[in-house]
Amino acid sequence: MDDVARIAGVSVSTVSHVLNGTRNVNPTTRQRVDAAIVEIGYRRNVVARSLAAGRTNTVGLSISALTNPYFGSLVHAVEQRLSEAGYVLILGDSHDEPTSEKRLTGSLLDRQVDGMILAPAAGSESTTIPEIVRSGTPLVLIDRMLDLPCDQVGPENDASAYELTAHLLDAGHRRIAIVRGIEGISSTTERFDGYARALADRGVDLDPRLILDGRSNVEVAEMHVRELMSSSNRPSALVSMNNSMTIGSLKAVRTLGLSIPDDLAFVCYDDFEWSDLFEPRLTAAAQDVQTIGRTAADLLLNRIEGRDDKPRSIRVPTTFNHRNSCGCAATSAGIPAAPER
Amino acid sequence: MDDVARIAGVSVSTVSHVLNGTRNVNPTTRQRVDAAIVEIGYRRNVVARSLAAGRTNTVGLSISALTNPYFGSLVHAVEQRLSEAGYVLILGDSHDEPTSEKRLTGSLLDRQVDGMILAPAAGSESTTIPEIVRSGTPLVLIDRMLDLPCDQVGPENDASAYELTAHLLDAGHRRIAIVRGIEGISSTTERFDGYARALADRGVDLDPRLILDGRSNVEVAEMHVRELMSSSNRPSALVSMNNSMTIGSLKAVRTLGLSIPDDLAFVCYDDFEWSDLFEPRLTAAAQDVQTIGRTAADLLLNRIEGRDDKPRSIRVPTTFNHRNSCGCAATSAGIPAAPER
DNA sequence: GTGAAAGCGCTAACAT
DNA sequence: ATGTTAGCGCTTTCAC
Repeated sequence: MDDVARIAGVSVSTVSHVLNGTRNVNPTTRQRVDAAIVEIGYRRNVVARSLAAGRTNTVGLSISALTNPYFGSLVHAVEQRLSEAGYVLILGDSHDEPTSEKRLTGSLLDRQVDGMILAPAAGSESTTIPEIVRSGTPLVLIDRMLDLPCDQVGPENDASAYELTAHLLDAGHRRIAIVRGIEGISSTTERFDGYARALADRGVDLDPRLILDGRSNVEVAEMHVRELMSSSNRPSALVSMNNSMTIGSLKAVRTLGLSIPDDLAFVCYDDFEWSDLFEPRLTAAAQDVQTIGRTAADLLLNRIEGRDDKPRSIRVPTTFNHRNSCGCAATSAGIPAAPER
Repeated sequence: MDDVARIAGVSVSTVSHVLNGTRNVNPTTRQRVDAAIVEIGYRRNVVARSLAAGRTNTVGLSISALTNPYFGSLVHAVEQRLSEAGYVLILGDSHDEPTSEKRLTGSLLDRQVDGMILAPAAGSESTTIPEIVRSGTPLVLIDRMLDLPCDQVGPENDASAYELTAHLLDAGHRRIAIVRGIEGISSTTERFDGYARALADRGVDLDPRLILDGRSNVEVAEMHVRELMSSSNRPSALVSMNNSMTIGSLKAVRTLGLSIPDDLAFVCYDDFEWSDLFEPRLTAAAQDVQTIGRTAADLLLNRIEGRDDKPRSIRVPTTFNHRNSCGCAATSAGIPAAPER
């Protein structure tokens, strides 16, 4: 910057101000500075700038499982909003494990991120979140809600799970199994609650043998579903509570040579862009990932910019996509194939 | 750090050295420092550290389309390797557009990233790459190869596309259409070359009407395939050259009420974790995304650490997954369904 | 084994 | 409209 100033015959302060547009500069002067910048191919050093200004224009994002296409889309939505606002994204994967989550968020704090978006692992509230809060770094929780005075955005879980389950009940099913996700996070609990409530409302008792812990994992879900479906205890319907476990469940069913919906009615939480291409086509509750990601970024930017409202907790509604894996009357009666979205 | 030093009764210099393990410190002293750190809840400021040390321990990754699940996995593999090595990932999406790519990489350079991984958009070699090279920042290209003296990692394209096409030819097809990707990037060109070479080797002429420009996009591919398949010019087989276009193609075929492989034999470049669940199950060339990502990170780390070897260009082989969308004899003769992987 | 001090490249308050 | 300058919080050389 010194060099630019010398060549342009001005002070570094002026150079800084033309660079940042932070005060009026005589057009002629500005041109001289711009010319000097081009001449020596000067690039600003954002690290030095951050140190001096006390802001990094950087946001940290801690995601729990980057391999899940759901989180891929989430990252995309967040990144897009942030980059529009002039922020840059530092991305890390917590593997849904409190210790690596803590290491990650700690490193983000050390890097002086202006804010942080976190898909909290089970147990976060006692380990990593307090540390973040103590640092004063603006924080928004995403995907999993916690009982904390903190901005958070997540999908509607309970009502959607209720709807999925009720749909099966209305089609006459009484033995409805569930594959639920990772223990200890709100999405698992809430979706399970929706399932249980739907059963209760129809006077169907919870059967513990029909509750499978799929741990949000393809292989685990596959194993449990295979086991259940080859036992004498076969349910007539199954609801899977996230996309990974849906894949596992479908693999299990296929391996056993069973057919959906003839041998088993199936519905799931989480949709796929290519759900229409699966066989069977999946009846699913679709999250609005785009909105969730965008909203999280917006909340965070507000917080960073210091609008000090009270913490907001936002639920984004899901869409019920009725296709034919549920095997219900409405479908078999002839709803046409592959409604384009 | 001053505070820590004062409380521990040492100099900042000593504090710095215990923090970084950069020189021998008397165990007693070290303990006093550690205690002081805990006492005041000190966190190192990595921004200041970066400025002073001239390293940021940061790597930039510019991806062309985060929504594509392929790139999601790639990001995951890269992030994993980097975090093991103590680096942090700054992620951006170029939308496969040279101008936003240049803005992104510029911002990464300003932020003094220690290195950069780039999935170059078409036209990068004349705009953004020279700028990066000029800055002296270590660079590795990923997914798309360029004729440049620069580390790069990508999948085997030509041979795999050849194999896919040859497979259809061997099954007796002569009118084989192709949906190719974004113009101007090596993966598109090389995969097309493989296709063309296979046809040539069997004495089949290229038919321009069977060459569809899907632009690596679901909707574009869908439109072109629908058009072609409803014309009088229908091919007997189709090869799709990436995952997005595969989805588009399958949607088109389904919309027309046609069936694969009966009405159209189908093979594709890029596999899905859930390919077995599609109907039809896809015969596909699967990239080893994990290896590609890990290799890119390794090359970059080598470069950053200053091992100044000559640039390496690495091709990662694909796996041919034979399922039943190709409708070839081997399959119809009775290869069992859903081979688990 | 430890400390003093000179930067790293900027921003912004204060002057003019 | 522009310039001077004191930091921002560290690392690292040099000295002891």
